[in-house]
Amino acid sequence: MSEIADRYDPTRVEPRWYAVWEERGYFHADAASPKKPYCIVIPPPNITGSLHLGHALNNTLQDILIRYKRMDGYNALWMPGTDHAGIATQYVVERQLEKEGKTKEDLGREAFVARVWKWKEESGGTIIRQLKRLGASCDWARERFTMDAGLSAAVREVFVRLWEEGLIYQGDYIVNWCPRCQTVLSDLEVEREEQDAEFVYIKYGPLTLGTVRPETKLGDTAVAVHPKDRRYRKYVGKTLEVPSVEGTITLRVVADEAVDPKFGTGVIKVTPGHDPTDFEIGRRHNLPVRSVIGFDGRMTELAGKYAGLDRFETRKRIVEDMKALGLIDRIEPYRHSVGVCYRCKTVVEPLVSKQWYVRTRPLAEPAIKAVRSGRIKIIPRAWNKTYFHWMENIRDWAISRQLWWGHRIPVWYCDRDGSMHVSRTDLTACPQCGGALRQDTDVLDTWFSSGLWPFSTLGWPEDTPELKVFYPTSVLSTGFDILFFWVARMVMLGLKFMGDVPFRHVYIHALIRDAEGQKMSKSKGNVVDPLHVMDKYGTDAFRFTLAALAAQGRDIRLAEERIEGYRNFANKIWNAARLVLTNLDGYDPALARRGTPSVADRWIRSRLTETTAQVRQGLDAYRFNDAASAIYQFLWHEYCDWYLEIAKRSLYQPESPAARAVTQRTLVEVLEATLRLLHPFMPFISEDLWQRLLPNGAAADPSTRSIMIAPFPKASRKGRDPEAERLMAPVLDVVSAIRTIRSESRISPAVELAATVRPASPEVAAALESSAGIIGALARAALTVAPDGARPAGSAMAATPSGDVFVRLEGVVDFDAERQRLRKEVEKARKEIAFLEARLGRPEFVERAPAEVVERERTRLAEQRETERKLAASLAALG
RNA sequence: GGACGAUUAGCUCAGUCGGCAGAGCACCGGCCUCACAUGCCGGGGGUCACUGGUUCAAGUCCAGUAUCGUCCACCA
Repeated sequence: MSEIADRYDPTRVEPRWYAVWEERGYFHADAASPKKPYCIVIPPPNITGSLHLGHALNNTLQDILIRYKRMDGYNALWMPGTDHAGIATQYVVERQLEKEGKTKEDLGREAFVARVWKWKEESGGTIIRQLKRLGASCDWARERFTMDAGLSAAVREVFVRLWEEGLIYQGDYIVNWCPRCQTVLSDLEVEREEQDAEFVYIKYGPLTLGTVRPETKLGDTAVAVHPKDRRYRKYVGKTLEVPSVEGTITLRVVADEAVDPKFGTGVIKVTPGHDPTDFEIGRRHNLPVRSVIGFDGRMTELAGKYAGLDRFETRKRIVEDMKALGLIDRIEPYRHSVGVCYRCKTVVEPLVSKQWYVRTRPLAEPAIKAVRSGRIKIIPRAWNKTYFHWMENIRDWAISRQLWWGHRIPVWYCDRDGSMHVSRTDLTACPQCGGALRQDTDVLDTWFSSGLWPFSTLGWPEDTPELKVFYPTSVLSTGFDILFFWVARMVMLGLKFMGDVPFRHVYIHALIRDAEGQKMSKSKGNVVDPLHVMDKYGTDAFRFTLAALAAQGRDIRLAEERIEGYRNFANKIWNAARLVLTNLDGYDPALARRGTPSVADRWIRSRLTETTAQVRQGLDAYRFNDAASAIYQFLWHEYCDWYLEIAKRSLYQPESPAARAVTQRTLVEVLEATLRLLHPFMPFISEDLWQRLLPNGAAADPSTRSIMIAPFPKASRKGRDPEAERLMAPVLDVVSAIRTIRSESRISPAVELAATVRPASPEVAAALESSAGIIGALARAALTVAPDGARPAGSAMAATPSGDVFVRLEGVVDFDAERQRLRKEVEKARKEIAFLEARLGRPEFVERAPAEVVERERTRLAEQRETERKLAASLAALG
């Protein structure tokens, strides 16, 4: 305590505490605890991930909630873990192999998967270490991984049960295929990218139609027009002999609603094998599927002379060939969006293949009801609509992925008798004929396992105490970008397998953008690295910034100045504590308890109570910014700016040892409670300072060994002291008024002024009399309270709610500045009077507005008239 | 093509029940006052995007317009 630096240095404080907390087991939640449960499951970060701002924001908010609830007496569990992130992880390891000049096929499936596990063991923990750096108070003893044994068992159980209920099926469908990743992608995994293209008008016999994908012409099995399109009605049902690049082909003409008669020529080519719309048209009209592009992105044997050629190369070649044959009508430039793989940005190829699906309709209905009935509350509510829209239009979920890394589909095929077996356990021989089995080579979509996260992490399908205690969890916090990917699926699967919602609240936080409002992305190079921010400004400042910016329903633009501001705030807290700590010499709590608290002591405690209420309200409503700014405002602008300045008097020039002790007690106790309020936001500095305060304050009770497990302050009614607030207001008014006059009249801060106050009431007079010393110190003015006194000659004047303040100017200044100031004040008062007179002059207002509003306006008008009169008199007196 | 959101001080943004327009930063003036110059004191700065409507009263509610942004969608 003796050597406490005059600047807060996070690097000397932050590394110390996390290990202490973790070692003492404060993060651990015991299922056997009698306390009320509160549980958050972390959105499991990808093992390939490293902490980005989105993580930092989301996990800071979760940590604030969990620390708040833990301190507030809940059995608070923050369940951590990571996601195996199928495609992303496989991609990373493939890239590694590539550098070694190898492919995954060189290794073979088993060795490749082993290699990924090895990578996971070595590098997969990065994000966890970074979360710890952020201060995340997760129950690490419970850390799970979506591919560990327990969760894999849960995945199998869910798959088998869905299969048994007919909710999983296998089907030939057109899917989004990534030729690079060699796997199917769900609709959600396909991103849209604007691209320039050529819109090629091709002659199809008597018809002409436009396409941006001429290469798929080879897979055409029909042309289609709109049923009501008179222009083409005569062709519908006919078969056309069409000259093409490979001789003449035969195409049916079908009529289908999917065709937009106003777009292009109103005719489309139908390629069921390579276009989702065409696939549907093909189903409706029984058209054959002709797959001319293979899974490798090259043309198949069916493409004839183009076989083996890359799909984009074929596009160019076929256009040239058709030009040569005179089959091209015209080519127009065209801009459209193409689907690309979210992972590698390769253009996705729609292909027909056999995939596994989950039938989602039966699952979606209860999930819709859960939100509609309020059993799940989405915050902010605006997201309900998005949720409903998606759920009501949900499509079956393609769950198979042609990857090696992931949960392998628990289906075995017997080649001998052709049977198929879905099993919870690995099968080695056919249960029917004993023949050899092959397991399905596909793995499950990563979201299949993370969709079970809220209950699989708690031990399901075992019947564990954790499940009983912590399910349903309390809140899920996440960005809206994975509302469908993840949240919707957790709701569906939680309701299905647990019979209850997975969480009661879904808090959807804003998206962080850079200072220019751009989405941050590696390719744009505008990524702010949270680790760098923490190094530069400290973790606490960073966390507080995120909380302060976390207003609902908005994007967040992160500007560095803001972080700097909260770094300064941390420094302010540090120095406030330093002032307190260095003035505790001889502090005698017993003596303090016998003394009488001053109005200022009572006032600051009352303000603390109000602040506590605001912080609690803010956190309970997920209004993190409100909670943060309440603490900021109180600590800086009430505790530091006013109370500490007042306290200095009795510290430095004590009237009595008892008065000094009372002040010391208030200083310590208010700071101590404020640190507890602050702790969820700034865990490190709050702990460090709290520990320094301890020897003088708290007892040796085990619950006081760390702020982390100390109780969160309560805003009790008896903590409020309206009388103290009323008595303090005149002091603040008068000090501010004198300071304003000093500054505006350009009087040096060094000059001791003589101030006279004509108080607005006897109560104010008494309050000022008893606080004259404080006012004298804070305003550097000798105060006279003169209830009926005349305005002292040659003085500046300021009107306040508590009374009129006069400062003698003679000998300290020329009067010009004061005249100018008074004129401005008079002007302001007159404008206000005019406005109020107009309002009160309207009968409708007086008749219709609530009585208290009218009364308030009348009072204001009277006050303003009085003020104006006094100011004018003061101005006149100045000559 | 639909849906949603935004538009408030120079900048970034709060503003919950319709009732005196706010914060931080920036700016201007004054202070190195024995916690902190990462500080202290004081100050200026607003047609709440626009048009209309409802209301005694609108930043707030309703309708429309403009601009920006996001999400969804099978326009080849």
